Amino acid sequence: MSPARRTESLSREVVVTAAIELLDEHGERGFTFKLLTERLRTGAGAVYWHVANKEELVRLCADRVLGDALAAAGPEQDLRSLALSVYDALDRHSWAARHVIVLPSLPHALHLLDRIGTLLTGTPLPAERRFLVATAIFNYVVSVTAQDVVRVATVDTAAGRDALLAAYAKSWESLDPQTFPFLTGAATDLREHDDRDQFVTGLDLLLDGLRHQSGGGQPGEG
Amino acid sequence: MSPARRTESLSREVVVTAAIELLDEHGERGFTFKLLTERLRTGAGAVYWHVANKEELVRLCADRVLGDALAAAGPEQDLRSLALSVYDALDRHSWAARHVIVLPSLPHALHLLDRIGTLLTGTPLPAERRFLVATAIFNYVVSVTAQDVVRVATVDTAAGRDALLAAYAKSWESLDPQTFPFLTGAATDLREHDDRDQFVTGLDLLLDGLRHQSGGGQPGEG
DNA sequence: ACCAAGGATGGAACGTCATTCCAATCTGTG
DNA sequence: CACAGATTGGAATGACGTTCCATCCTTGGT
Repeated sequence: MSPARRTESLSREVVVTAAIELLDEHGERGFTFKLLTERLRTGAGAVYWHVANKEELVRLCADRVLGDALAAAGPEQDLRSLALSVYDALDRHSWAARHVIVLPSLPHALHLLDRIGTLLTGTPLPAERRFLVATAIFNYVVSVTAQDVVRVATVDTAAGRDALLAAYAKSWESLDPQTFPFLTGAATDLREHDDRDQFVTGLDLLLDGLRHQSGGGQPGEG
Repeated sequence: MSPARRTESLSREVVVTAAIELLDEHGERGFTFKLLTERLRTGAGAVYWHVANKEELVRLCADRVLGDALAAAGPEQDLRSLALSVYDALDRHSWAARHVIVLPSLPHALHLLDRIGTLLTGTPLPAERRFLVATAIFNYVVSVTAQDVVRVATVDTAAGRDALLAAYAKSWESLDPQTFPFLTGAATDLREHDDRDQFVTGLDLLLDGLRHQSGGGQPGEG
C-alpha cells in the first residue's frame, strides 16, 4: 500500500485495534510483530513503547473484545441471553476466549462475573452458593467457547465444513462397534453438528440444573 | 550431567515419556527441543525421525495422559466419577487438557466421548438427544479443566496460593460497589476458592440438569 | 523565538526457537 | 562381508520476540 511512515501518532488503542484485525485474519499463531509493524507502518520499538510485550497485547485485545460484547449486550438481559451474547462475540474472534480469565484479572472478565452473580441474586439460590454457581456459569461460557472441541472451523465455507464433517462421520461408521458402541451409531448426529447448538445444549443443561437446585434442592448426589 | 550419547535406541514411546516429564516440569511454554534432546542425550534429527513436529509430539503426550486416565478409571464408573477421574488426571498435567479435542481426533478423546455416550444409554434421555448431551458433558469436563479460570496454580505451595487469593480478595473488597455489586461482597468466597470444588459445582449443576431433562430418572447412577 | 528535557519513533542487532539437512553410524540381510 | 536402508547427532537456516540506540518531535520555561 503506502511505503511511507505513518503520520498520525500511535496509541495503545490504535495498536490494539490493528492487533485485533490481524488476530482475526491470521489467528493467534500467525499473528507476528512483523505483520503488526507493517500494518501500522512503524517499527518494533514504537509498538513496545505502548505495550509491554506480545502477551500483554493479546490480553488487551481479548479484553477489548469482551468489553465490546458486554456493552452490546444490554443490561436487562437474563442469564441465558447474556451467555449467548458473550458466546457470539467471542466466537467471532476465536483467539480471544482462551485469554478470558478471572485471576490474574482481565478487567472485563470481572464485569462479566459480576453480572452473572447479580443475575443470580434474583433467584431462590441460597446466598452462600451464589459465588460458586456464578463462577461455574462463567467457567462454562468462557471455557467451552475457548476449547472448540470440534475443530472444523479452519474451513471457512459452510460447504467445506459439511464435507469435512461428513468425512469424519464416515470414519466413525467404520470404527469397531465393540470398542465404540456409542460413536458408531452417532455418525449421523456428527454430520449435523453445529458449534452454537452444542454450546446451547450444555448451557440449557446447566441452567436447568440451576433451576432445579434453587427450586428446592440440594446438589443431587450424582 | 552425562556427556555421552545414549546407548538404548530411541522410540516414539521413549520420546513421549521424556516429553511428558519436561512438560510437567516446565509447562508447555518452557518445553523446548533443546531440553528434550539434552534429556534424551541425542540430537534434533533423531527426535524428528520419530515425531513429525512439536505440535504432534504434544498431541501424542496429551493422548497418553488421557489414555492412562481412562485406563485407571475402571469401566464400571458412573458419569460423575468418570468426569472426576478425567479431571484429576488432566489436572496433574495442566498442559494436556487444551489438546484434548474430538476432531481432528485425539484417539483417546473418542474413547472418552464413547464412554460418556454409553453411560447415557442407560438413561431415560431421548435417544435423539444423546449425542448432543454426551458432547456437552465431554465439552464441560475437558474445557473447564483446560481453561483454569483462576490461575493461581503458578504458586506451588498451598500457603502461597492462599496468600495470593487473599491478596486478590482484598483488592475485590475495594472495588467500586456501584459497578461491582456482586464481587465486592464475594471477596470472602474467593478466599476459599478451590479449583476442584469449582469444577464439581458446575458438574453437579450439569448432571442435575440432565436428570431434570431426562424425565426425573437417575442417569448419573449406574 | 529559543532551548533543554523527556516523550515517541523506526529499525538494526541479538538470542532463542523449531525445523531442515546431511554426513556418519548402526543393523539386518543376502 | 558388503550393501541398503534405518537411525542418529549436530551444524545450518530462517522466523520470531525482544532490546538497544540514534533520531525526531513535543512541551514548558524563559
